Amino acid sequence: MFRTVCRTGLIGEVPDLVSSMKEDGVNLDQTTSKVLLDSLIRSGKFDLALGVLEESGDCLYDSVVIALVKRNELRLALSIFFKLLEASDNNGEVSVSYLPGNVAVNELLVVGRVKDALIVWDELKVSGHEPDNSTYRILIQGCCKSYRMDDAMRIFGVMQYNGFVPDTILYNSLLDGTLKARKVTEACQLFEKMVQEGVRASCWTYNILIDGLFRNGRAEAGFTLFFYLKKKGQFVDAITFSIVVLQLCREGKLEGAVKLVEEMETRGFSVDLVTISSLLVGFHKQGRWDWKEKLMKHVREGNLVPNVLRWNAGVEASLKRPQNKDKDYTPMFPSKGSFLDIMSMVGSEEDEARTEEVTPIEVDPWSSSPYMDQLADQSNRPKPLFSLARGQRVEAKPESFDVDMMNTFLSIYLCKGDLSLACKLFEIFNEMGVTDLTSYTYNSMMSSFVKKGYFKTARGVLDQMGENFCEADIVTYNVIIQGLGKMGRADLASAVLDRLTTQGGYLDIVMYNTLINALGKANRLDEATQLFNHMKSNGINPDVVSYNTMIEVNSKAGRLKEAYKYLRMMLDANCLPNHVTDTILDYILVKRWRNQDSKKLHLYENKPNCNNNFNTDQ
DNA sequence: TGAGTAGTCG
Repeated sequence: MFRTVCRTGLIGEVPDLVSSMKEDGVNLDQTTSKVLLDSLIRSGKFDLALGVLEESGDCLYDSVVIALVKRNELRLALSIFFKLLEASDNNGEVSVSYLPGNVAVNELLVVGRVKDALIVWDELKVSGHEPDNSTYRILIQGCCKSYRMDDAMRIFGVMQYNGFVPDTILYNSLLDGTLKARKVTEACQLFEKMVQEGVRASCWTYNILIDGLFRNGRAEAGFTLFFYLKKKGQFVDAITFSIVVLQLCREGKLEGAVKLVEEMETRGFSVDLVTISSLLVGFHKQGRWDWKEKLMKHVREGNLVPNVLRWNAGVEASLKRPQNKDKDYTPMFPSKGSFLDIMSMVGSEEDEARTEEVTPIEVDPWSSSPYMDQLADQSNRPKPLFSLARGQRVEAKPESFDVDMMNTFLSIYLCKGDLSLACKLFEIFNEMGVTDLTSYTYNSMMSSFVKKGYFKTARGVLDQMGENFCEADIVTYNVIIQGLGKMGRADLASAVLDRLTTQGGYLDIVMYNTLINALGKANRLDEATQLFNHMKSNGINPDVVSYNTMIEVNSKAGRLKEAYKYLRMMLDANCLPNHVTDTILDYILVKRWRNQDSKKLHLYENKPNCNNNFNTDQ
């Protein structure tokens, strides 16, 4: 009944319904309360929501607080914290995770306001709210997830100084963050420290280490560690195998990958969809579809592989049906604007106007966190663009099998550059009425359109994403920035950056690299350099792509000395150059040669029937 | 607290 009421928008009827239920002696059960609260908060009926909350008891405070912070209703969220605090005074007891400070910090982190969370923490610390073990854990894990490794290590230091003993899980989070921030040396030191302090390493620890070594160009070390652990028969699980299978696929060693999957089976580990996805993509990249059947023979246990093959056959049959829209996919993603309208979506002008209206608030000298009060009072201030949440796992959502498979095959078609086949797949899913597509799906499509320069269609994908209530994440914004850069609007790209940093949002290494590239290509070299340094001072080490980008944009701008400086810096940082570095260096050599002997080159260029590969904008 | 399918450099 409530579901229907909520769906039809008759929210106003809710109080009557609740009271008639009470008259009939029927109590609100937890599921009903959840549905109700969700709808009420969504439609901004906070008073009604609070009424329902009081009816339904303590157990739902958590989800209500999260929902409120997500909707920027910080004042209300805070008042609930204080209610909880009062309740704890009366009973004399309250669960640690309910400490208002921890809840506040945690919720700020969940919605991606890492900077705000750090400030609130600092304030709580000095105002007599002693941080406990979970405060430290929440903060450190939040920093790790947003790649603020300097902050993470600083808080870790404070934690140890104050006598709190870190456990395996905390070390694992730190190791994972450190490796994802491309800090291999620091990660090794951290692992040593962990061992010295007698904190036991677990399966997770080794998986993080092996994966991190692979990601940081230390594949040999990763394999060595894996084979050593496997031989000892310790600390390996299905995920360890999955990580190594993926690396073998990346290196094109399909035979080894399939062998390892076989061994995985004989050891009794189940081969899941993540592993199968890695293999399928690997097979495709090597053009070896025949391996699909082999895989079938190798993996006998379970029904996952037969399912995958049946799915594949079904989709391939559907793809053979005549295409509705021929090769024109524009009608599929009708766009109401262009990428250049993106700033109105980001909404900075509107927000600026609104923040001006905010009346100054009285500072409460007794407040434990004036900053939090201030945040609460600015509940109409712009929200962060995206949260820390990333893609979900397969095991957790067995019902997402189709969508996960679709994403895998979508990437295979898009990799071939076959946009029309990818669109057809998308269309099939629309016809099936599958609307709960993940951000992966939309991001993949959008990125392909951006790569081809179809910005309007890309914008259409973004609109459809919004219509289907699929939240934009860091990758979505990365694609948008890439698009804006390609359209020659690095100014807008840098406005998005401003928005991201002033909101206390977070940037990962790919986002930094994309922005540096967009700024560099737009001849805003000072800003690009500034961002490169900003990244380092925030605790993320530049990777091979960052260095390549800096070398490239500087050499294109004729700043060869600077370009060499970054090459030197890269080698000093023990970051291995790749084939892209080679291509860029070739360009520099040609350019130098051209400068020294421009007359000769001039003759060369004017020679008839000569493909001029040296033609640049310079 | 860990793995895959989307996003960065040529």
